[in-house]
Amino acid sequence: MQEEYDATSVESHVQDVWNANNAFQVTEDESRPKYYCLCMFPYPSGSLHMGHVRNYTIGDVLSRYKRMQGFNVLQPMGWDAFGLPAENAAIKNNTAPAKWTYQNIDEMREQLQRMGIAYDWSREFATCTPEYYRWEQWFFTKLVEKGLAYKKMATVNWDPVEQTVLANEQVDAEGRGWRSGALVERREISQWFLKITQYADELLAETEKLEGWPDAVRTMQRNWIGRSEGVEFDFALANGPIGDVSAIRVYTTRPDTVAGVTYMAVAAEHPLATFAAASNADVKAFVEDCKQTGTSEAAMEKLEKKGVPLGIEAINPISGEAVPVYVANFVLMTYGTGAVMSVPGHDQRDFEFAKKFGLPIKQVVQSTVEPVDVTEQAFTEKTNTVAINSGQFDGLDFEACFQAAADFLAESANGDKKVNYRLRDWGVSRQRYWGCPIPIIYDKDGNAHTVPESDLPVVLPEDVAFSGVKSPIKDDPDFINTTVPGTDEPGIRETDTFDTFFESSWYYARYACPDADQMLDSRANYWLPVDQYIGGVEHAVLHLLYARFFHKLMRDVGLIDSDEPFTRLLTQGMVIAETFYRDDEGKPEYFNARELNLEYDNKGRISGATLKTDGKPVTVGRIEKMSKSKNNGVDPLEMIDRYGADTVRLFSMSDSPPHQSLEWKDGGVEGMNRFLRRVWREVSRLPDDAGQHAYEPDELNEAERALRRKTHETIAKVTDDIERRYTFNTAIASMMELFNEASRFDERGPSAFAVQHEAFSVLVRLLSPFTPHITHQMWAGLGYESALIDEAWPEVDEEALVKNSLTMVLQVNGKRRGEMIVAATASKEDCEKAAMEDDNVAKNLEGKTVRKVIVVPGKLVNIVAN
RNA sequence: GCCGAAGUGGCGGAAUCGGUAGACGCGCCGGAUUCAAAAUCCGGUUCUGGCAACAGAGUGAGAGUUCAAGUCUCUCCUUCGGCACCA
Repeated sequence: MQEEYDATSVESHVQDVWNANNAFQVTEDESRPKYYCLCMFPYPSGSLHMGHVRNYTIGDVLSRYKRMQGFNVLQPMGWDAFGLPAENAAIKNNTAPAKWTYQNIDEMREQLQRMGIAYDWSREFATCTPEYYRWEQWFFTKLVEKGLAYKKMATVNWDPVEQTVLANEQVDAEGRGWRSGALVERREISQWFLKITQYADELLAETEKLEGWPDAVRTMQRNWIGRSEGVEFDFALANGPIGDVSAIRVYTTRPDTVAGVTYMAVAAEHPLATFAAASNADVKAFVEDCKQTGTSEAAMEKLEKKGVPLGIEAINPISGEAVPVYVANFVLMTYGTGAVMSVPGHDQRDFEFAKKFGLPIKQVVQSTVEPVDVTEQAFTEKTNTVAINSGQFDGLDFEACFQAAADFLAESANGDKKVNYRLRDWGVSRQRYWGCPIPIIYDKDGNAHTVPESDLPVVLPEDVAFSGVKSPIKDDPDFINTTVPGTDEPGIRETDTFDTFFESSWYYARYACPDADQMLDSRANYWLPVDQYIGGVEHAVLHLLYARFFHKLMRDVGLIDSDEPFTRLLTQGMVIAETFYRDDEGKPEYFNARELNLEYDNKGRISGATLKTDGKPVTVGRIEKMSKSKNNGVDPLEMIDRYGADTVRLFSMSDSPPHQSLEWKDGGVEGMNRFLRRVWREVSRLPDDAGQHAYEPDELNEAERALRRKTHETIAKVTDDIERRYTFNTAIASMMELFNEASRFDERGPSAFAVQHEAFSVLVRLLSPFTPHITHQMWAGLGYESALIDEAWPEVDEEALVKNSLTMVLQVNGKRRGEMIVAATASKEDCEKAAMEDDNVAKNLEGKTVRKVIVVPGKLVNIVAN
């Protein structure tokens, strides 16, 4: 072993060894427990960023650790290759999205391979290839057959200038299109949906069983599904039917407050609004105005709540009163019934709307414990309440009133008790080119026919000119024109493509059998479910919920046996860094730290920065997520060139626990590099025959015993940190402690060498999942001939952990007054007695009477006195 | 707006089940080595007072529970993630 550590040569050598042995290719093996570790696959943007590095290092640490534990480990990698960025790049660079995507994949694969992750590359695939997407087309036709996929109208963002549908991301905060700057309109078009709501109850119930998931994610999923129990019923119109509308149907979770309804609100697209708009200019203008907003929930909720009376009245079925009907911008036609009842006394949003428009507020629920004034704010409690001003329901509590009102509405207003979900069916149609074609053909009457299995895949033409924003297949006659399946009649292909969440909802299963001549084969049941899934928190709801849904669909089609796709989940935080900018004409220009000279104050904080090219100052901004737009990214490849992959991997794991954000610090990277160099040097300096000695545990001296204890404490700590806690940062810290102790150890003699050799041998194995290249070399340097990746994870010798004495803290009235060393076998009484004899304790007890003594064994003694 | 997190020294963070606040690393200060510097090594480093022993304060703000609170409860502030067509 050379004395100086050269990362570049070590890493390329070790990677060659792994590749020559296909070290990470796996097959099904019933004799060993399997472990499937998966990181969320990347969108092939063309360059690896630090978020990827962090994500994939976490997966690799867990995979390599499990391999050393004797598991048959699968860790695959592939490409989430359909999506909007390829279209944007196509417009910008005048390249076909396919070409751009495949080039990016090749570049990113190369970058990724330099990190030395233990992937089984033989399973790699890209979702934009027909070999992959044909199976989701096939699956979709099955779902159509089973009635789980259907068409209905849905709202999209329409750019009136570009004449195209925009993604929410392409609409700015003011509701303007990203390219045209025109005010975006809501438009309804017919789209395909998957009936995820049919699985809502199962998804919700099984959320409770996902014990390996973070509670925060489970809570978010639960809230997203948002199960509620309520009543759907009619408000009759006061002056008889209007057109074919004779009643306004609403859903409420508070039927106990119906008597308090003082007005109604309907969506701009509701038939009553349309009717009123025909004769009322104010309504007409308002309805038009309502369409000029984006479709995102956040945009809707932030809107100033506005409404206009329709001049129509409805009859409150409980109070019999006539109440006015408004058209309001916060009610959406596509959600629920497109109309809501309003109870300003007991709902805060209704309250604010009523105050603004001078509508009456009626209290129908009274608190039994506190005074309530519904003219001040809505009273929304449901416990310790009674109904008032509600006729026959007066005096009932929430539960009783809910039931009685529900029964009454069932009798008198077509009422129906109904379980409702906040979750809506999954709209899977996208009016975009770079996605999987939806395998549907329409006949001349517009009826949808699924493409038969024998005609699949419907291949997306890749050699297209993509210059504008419109999908080129939308007017490509070769693509569109076909025949209706089973006939000679001309037919027209669906030109919408699937939401890219479609691909990412089942890729984890395809890795089990990437070459199967069907969607999945029996190998899927060997590998699934994924034992450990790792990815960004930003996917906590949508991607993870869709994948869970898809898993159940695949189960119900008979493709797999399990109920849930991911047994354990780790959601990792972002990688963040300092930003620097100049704000000249309102639009800030961002600079990368590489372009700047940074100034520090005497405490090491950045106090200023100047641009290298002109020497003039730039503003130091806040610390934000690494992104192109903020120009604060750090290029992993540059870092690997400078320090080696092991250092970059180690730093990405060392500075904060994985679920928190990681701040990129050049100094921290250097610290990790320094650590690896020190370990390398110490290992290279060990005597050649250090591993030849042995020791008898009972014959070690105090220093040897202490180092051996530290070694085994560290095994226990690192194992727990990786396996149970996922706190890789503290695992690394404890390995550094072991190193500090082992390298400072200066005993000599056969047993001392043996203990020190054991410490380094353990350290190298514990470190190997984090920094697999350098440890591979050091393992050989320690005199071992085996390959480190085939070694077992070290085991704790419980005997080595035994301590003869313990340090205990002494407190008087909860304040620390000293510490003492006691025998490990000391009883509570012994500890109490010894504590009283401590000088500083005695001083602090002067003139006081001891009231109580609390002894926490092995920790502290607290004496309460006054 | 709704849902979910986070807030601790100069900085990133540690404190795992209510029991020593600040592990480990960075930075900074001092020293060794060097013609000098880089690199490396050794020591110190929450703040205030003190030569020290030690004392006081201290985990976003404010209350509360407890012998004991960074940790539990309530109220509030700030920042971040998601909100269904970014992935």
